[in-house]
Amino acid sequence: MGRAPCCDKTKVKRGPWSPEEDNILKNYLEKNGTGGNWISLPQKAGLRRCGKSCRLRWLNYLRPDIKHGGFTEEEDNIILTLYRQIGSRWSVIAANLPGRTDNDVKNHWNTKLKKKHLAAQNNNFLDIGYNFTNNINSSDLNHNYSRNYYGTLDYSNTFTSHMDPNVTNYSRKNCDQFPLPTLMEIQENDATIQSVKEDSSLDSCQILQKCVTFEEISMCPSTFLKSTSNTSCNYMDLSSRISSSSSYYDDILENGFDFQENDIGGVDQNSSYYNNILEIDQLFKGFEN
DNA sequence: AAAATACACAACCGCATTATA
DNA sequence: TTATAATGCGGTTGTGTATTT
Repeated sequence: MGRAPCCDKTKVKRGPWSPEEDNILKNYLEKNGTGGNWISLPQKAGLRRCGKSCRLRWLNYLRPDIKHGGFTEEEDNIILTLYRQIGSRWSVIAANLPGRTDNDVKNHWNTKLKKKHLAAQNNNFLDIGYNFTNNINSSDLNHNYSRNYYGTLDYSNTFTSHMDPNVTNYSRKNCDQFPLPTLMEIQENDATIQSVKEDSSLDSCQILQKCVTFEEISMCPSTFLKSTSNTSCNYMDLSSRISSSSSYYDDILENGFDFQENDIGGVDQNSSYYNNILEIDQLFKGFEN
């Protein structure tokens, strides 16, 4: 026993709409509106169509503010980014694209973007790590903590974390007074902030900016570590990071990063800095695989 | 040139949610 | 409060056109 049909299918026309039908529906709606009831509308307008069919035709095609075809690259990136975040919630995605309908976005996804998405998943995603450092008062180490984040940066510069959001391993005391941004906050900011800059007036928890493009990082993915502080945010060149704490940089360049504890001799093993190096090591191992 | 295949997008279907009596 | 109707949504199919075989 199935669901009762919304209308008698033997009495309504189905399939593509003719220009005449479009005109009748358009004229009727422009004059009278929907009257709050799509089901009774076709009869009132003089159309041999199901109410659902009328609604769909109006919303997806006849409505005056609709854009057809020709998705821009910017629109593509919005769709790809949102898809990665929320999946196939087409109406939500379409709401972010003025003039686009959910049906349009869905069709565009199925015919064009799905392939791009899958190709990116298979080949082009860039696994990176970045370090979040809160130097609210650098003279007071109790208020200075950091953590690395790992995830995937895609073609539209969306960062998707690979870390367990329930795990915290802050390396400094009192970090609860200055909570790290949630992974979701980082992801959201990451996806939207496009420009580069230092802004010392902002707290580090709010700053997540890019200073290199995806293409630039792609050229040399294993060179960059993203870093933020209360005064800056950038993708750090790991070479400068490592050379500032060890004399083994040349070896690293030649042989890859193979972490040895004495590489960072003298560095407090309880420090966030020490942990950063450990995590960089892990990151490199990730790239090698 | 004809048939087969691929593509784009319009339209439909049925379930979930929301509104209404 | 509840039953029912209307609407919204996303998966899927249908249809016309373009491209390839």
